Amino acid sequence: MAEDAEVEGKKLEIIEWASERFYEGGFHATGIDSVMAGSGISKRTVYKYFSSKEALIEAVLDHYGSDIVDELFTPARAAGHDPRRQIMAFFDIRKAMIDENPIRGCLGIKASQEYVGKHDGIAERGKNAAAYVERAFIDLCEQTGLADPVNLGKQISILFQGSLLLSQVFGDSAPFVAARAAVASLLNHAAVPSRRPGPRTAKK
Amino acid sequence: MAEDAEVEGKKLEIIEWASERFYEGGFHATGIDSVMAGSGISKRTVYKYFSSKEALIEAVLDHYGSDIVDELFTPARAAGHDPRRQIMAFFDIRKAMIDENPIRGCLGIKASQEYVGKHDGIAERGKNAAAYVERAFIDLCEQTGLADPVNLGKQISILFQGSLLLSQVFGDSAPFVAARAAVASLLNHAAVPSRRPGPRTAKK
DNA sequence: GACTTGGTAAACCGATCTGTTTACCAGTGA
DNA sequence: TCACTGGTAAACAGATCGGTTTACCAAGTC
Repeated sequence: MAEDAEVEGKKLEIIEWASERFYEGGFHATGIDSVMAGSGISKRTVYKYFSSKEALIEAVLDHYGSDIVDELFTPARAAGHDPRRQIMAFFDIRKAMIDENPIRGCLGIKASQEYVGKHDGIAERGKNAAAYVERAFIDLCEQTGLADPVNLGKQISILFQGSLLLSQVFGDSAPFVAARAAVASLLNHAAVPSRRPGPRTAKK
Repeated sequence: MAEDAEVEGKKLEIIEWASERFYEGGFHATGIDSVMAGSGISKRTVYKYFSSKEALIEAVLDHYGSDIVDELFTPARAAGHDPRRQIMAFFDIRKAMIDENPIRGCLGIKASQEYVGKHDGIAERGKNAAAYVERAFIDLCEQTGLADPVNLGKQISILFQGSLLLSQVFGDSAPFVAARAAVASLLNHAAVPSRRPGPRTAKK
């Protein structure tokens, strides 16, 4: 994921602008003409750097992957060494993002939903974004030393994506508050491995 | 919700056919021509019954609301009187639906995501569908007699929508298994009102 | 100055979109 | 038999789609 370290200049400029417009307008509903309107970049230039609209969307999603790291993961890690704190920070950060810009969901999943069964490259990138977030939660759960961190991480991932979806549909960040409480409950009542506890068992 | 008791005949036929095609192809990505292709119903007839594509989509979503009742709520109620059982049945039923037809998500939420900020009537119907499901979970939670049934119901709703979304993205019903376990944990560890406990406090 | 590079602006192409119109066909009742 | 009703099939209009082409322009560089 986030393989676009080499993207720069005009290409990056196109991706960032298009990303914003696709975010607001959806993929099928937004044409290349309207996507670049107001950017000062001509359609000719877009097709110089990208072979098709789908290729542009793929590049946008790849870039979005690296954005996720910057906007979500890094601040979460800054919450401290305690993995539980970092998990909670995920929800707080995303809630704050929703509060200041209510229409935003997960661009990758949005794309995946629009292109599932129709364009594999795009749907695959959406799937990867979801899997990446899930993996991050599982990693953090492993650090807590609780039993069955894989399932726990998946459950937290479901709560995260569910609250992201509903906050978008309702236009309200409240689902994150409920989800956060659910995560706390799951973490508090998760079993602790009986013998030979895993590394970093803080024991609380 | 589900105000289409009077819909019948050709109009209902159009709605049911279109519903299926929109389900598979999305709303923006599927034109009226292709939506009715193979149905034996002409576009002329569609526009005799519906003033616009958006009006057709609204009718589809209204019909979908009543479908939800038939396909999800009624079988769940058949699971018995125990509200916890009914909640679990929700997840089992939806998982089984996914297993036999992997691409299906919630049509209302799909529509809401495609038309949020662009067509209020459609987005509103998606919001209503989500609120309706949430309300159903809250009602069941109230019947359990557990404390704070509103929050509990919202959390279960988030788990439900999240697993529905992820099962669609991943093309796999596994998220429902994880979500179901999370629901069980939340229900088992929810506080019981300190005084005057509700009916059926299993205490486990 | 001539030539190249990298870009904008806008016309253009064929396809497809929403929505309308025309022409035709199959029943049905008087 | 004749008119009417409700429908299909298909052409059509105007807009917009993805994508290409043409014309122009500005900045370097020789």
